[in-house]
Amino acid sequence: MKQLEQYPVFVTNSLTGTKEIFKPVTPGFVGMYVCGPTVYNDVHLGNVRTFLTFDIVSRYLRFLGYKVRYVRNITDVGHLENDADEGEDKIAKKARLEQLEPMEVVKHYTEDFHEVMRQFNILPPSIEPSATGHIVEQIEITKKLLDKGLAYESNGSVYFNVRKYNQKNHYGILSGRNIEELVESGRELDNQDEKRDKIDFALWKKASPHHIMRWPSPWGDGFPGWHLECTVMSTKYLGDTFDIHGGGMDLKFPHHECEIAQGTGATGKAPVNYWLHSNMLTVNGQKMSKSLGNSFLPRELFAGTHKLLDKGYGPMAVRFFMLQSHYSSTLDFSNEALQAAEKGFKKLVNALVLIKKMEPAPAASDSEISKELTRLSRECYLNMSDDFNTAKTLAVLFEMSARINDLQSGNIKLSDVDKVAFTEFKETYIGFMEEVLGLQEEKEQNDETLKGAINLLIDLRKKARTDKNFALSDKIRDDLKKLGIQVKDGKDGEMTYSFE
RNA sequence: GGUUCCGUGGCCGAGUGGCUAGGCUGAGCUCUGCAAAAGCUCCUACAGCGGUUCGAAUCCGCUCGGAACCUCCA
Repeated sequence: MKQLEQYPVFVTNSLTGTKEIFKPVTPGFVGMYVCGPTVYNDVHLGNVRTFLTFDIVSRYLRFLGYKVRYVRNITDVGHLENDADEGEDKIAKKARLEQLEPMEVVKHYTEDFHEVMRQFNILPPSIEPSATGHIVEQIEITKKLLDKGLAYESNGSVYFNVRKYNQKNHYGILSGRNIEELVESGRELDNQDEKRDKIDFALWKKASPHHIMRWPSPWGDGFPGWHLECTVMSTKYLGDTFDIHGGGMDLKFPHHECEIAQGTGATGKAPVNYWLHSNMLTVNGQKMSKSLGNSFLPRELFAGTHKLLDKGYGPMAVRFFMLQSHYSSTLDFSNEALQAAEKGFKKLVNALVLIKKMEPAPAASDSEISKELTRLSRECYLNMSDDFNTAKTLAVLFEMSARINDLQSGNIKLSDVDKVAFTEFKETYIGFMEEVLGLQEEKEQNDETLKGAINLLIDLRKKARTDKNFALSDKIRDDLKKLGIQVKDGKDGEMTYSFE
């Protein structure tokens, strides 16, 4: 609990547009909800960025000592292609096209999603509820809104009455709109007769005879509206008012706006204290999205098969690349930027491997270098506590890695470094790399058998060097290099290696 | 048309009213049997035009350029 009090966290709250000090509803505990994927298709890198952003948020809050309950849903029903009456559920459409049961589609893409999350070292949430598992609750809240007069039934469907809600609340509070503007700019849709007002949105939709995903309800067979599931699943597990709600910027309107309206309408309380929105991943300045057809799939990236890529990149290098920018900025995806990131990432990992093997000197020392190491350690916390600024934190980690290399090469002597300062430095570097930022060695580098074999070759090369058999020592070095293993000679004849 | 946001050195990208991140690339030096790695140094930028200020890339206004949202989207 020490760090939790020492480093107060500041977050940019989309609701107010300002950076605020973070105060959870219950001290020491955090409830966080993030809109998960609609599992009708492969997740692309833009989706990954959002889930990475909130992975960092939950990791860091936990690192500080908060107990975090992180809920991220799976949308497996209710997501319409558009808001018109004939809008088709995405899952159902995919199932029809591929001649599958809807749940087959859901299972396949859910597993694919989990696999991608695992590859990027994005930790699973505490609870991962699915919309189809909460139909009963969605019907209940719809009833509640009907009872309160904030919703109305129309031809077997139920709609949220935005104007009625807006009499006592502000619909548009999150996205900076008011309903007059929405009425003027809103697109005219066909078959609007069911709705009393075109700005109203569906809570429950009547299923047409050929619709495959359907559940019985007081209003006949149907299925829940998209916005409702998040309201139900967040408040069910986190309470009527919880701390953090996250998601991509593109969900701000209408999805999150509707969530606020539904939650506030049902309970009389604003559902969320801090709204956090992550910005888009772009390609040539344009948003990466499924509908624009410019999305990258993780497997295309790893294999380097995408037409915009020269080569493949490991998931950790990509993770590092994304963390170099702040989550609230757009990030442009390019071959050159990835290449630069890959090199930078290796630098940090090399230092990570080195410092894990270092032990502090036994004595205390108040040398300048001790003070610097202490300062660097503190900066990691300060930067992350400032709205999860991973870019600034990485800059500090690079400075730390330079000092680690100094310690390794002997430019700085371990005996000049205070034991307490060194221990804090070491724990901070390893902790921020692995636990907070989730950056680790690419997994293929962790093969003990391989490491043993390389160490054997290194021993042989050491012998060759002391014997001045440079032809042999160069051959070992060059041949290893061809295999992607780089040998580095230290000052005292010691050798280390790294994978390329 | 409405609502937001952005425009930083060769490239990518932080950031702040004065102390001027970081990575990649390039040049030089040190170390080295030669390399590599590493360390150090250099190339010092904030779209344009006005304004506020002792002082602005950072605040305000305008212009130009780009993006997101307003419709499914992370």
